[in-house]
Amino acid sequence: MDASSLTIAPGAPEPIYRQIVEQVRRLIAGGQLPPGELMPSVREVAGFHAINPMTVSRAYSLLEGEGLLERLRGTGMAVAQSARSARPEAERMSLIEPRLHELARAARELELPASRVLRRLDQLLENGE
Amino acid sequence: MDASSLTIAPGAPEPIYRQIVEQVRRLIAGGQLPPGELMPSVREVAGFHAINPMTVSRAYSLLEGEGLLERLRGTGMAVAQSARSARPEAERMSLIEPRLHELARAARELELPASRVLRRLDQLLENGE
DNA sequence: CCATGTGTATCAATACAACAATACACATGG
DNA sequence: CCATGTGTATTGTTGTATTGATACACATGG
Repeated sequence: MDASSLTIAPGAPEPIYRQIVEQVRRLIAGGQLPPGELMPSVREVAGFHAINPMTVSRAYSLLEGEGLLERLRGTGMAVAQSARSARPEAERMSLIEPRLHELARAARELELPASRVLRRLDQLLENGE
Repeated sequence: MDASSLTIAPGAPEPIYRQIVEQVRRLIAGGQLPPGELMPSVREVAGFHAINPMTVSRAYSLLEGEGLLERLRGTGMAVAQSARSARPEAERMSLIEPRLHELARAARELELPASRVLRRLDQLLENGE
């Protein structure tokens, strides 16, 4: 994987290390990051996105704690061979459940018609924009 | 409005005062809180949800700053007469745009089929559960 | 063998949220 | 009139989280 493939928004309210953790978590569960895949080094990511190496390290450590990454001493971090990657659809769905609930609640409070919300989301999912 | 109508999750990562602000913002934009509607007192909300009155006051003050609430001295806070309430659909949609983008991105990284995501969201929007 | 590249332990700086305890100015309403 | 109920300013404390700077241990590979 490349450092430029990571999407990071330094200005977002969501802390940087968590942005990384959740993104990598999803890419592994989705199968886009297969076991054995080497991750970009902490300094590489940090340099590219102008953030602190320790922030990246923290993200990697958390992912290691989850068993998703493994440390190759002297080499870097890689997607763990034992990582539960390319998970079944139902399990991947569960990862966006909280977001779905929040969205539904917000839409309800705004009295937005379901059709309208669904149409817009469909648009974003298909076209990506 | 009643203090019990406010949904507050003290354990959530989202700070309490912002939970209140955004919720009220949406309820006004959606028209469920019409101009003139009296808000529950800070002590009432604080007592019901076991939080600090100053935390509620902070939320109310921010909403006053946005022109959504107005202070009725000696009485409490009410939805401002000048509040832009019951906004047109397009404007209400814009309030959930960020959430929609995040959701779409997460779904994409998880390689989830659009149909599945849309079906689940539809379920939550219609049944509320 | 040792320069170079890994990750990270450690400590510090900062910011933020929430709570706590008052005290205050003000309007209502019996 | 004045007890009662508004919101709020103030000050301080606590807990937590995030980020950052530095130094370190370690393995690789020419």
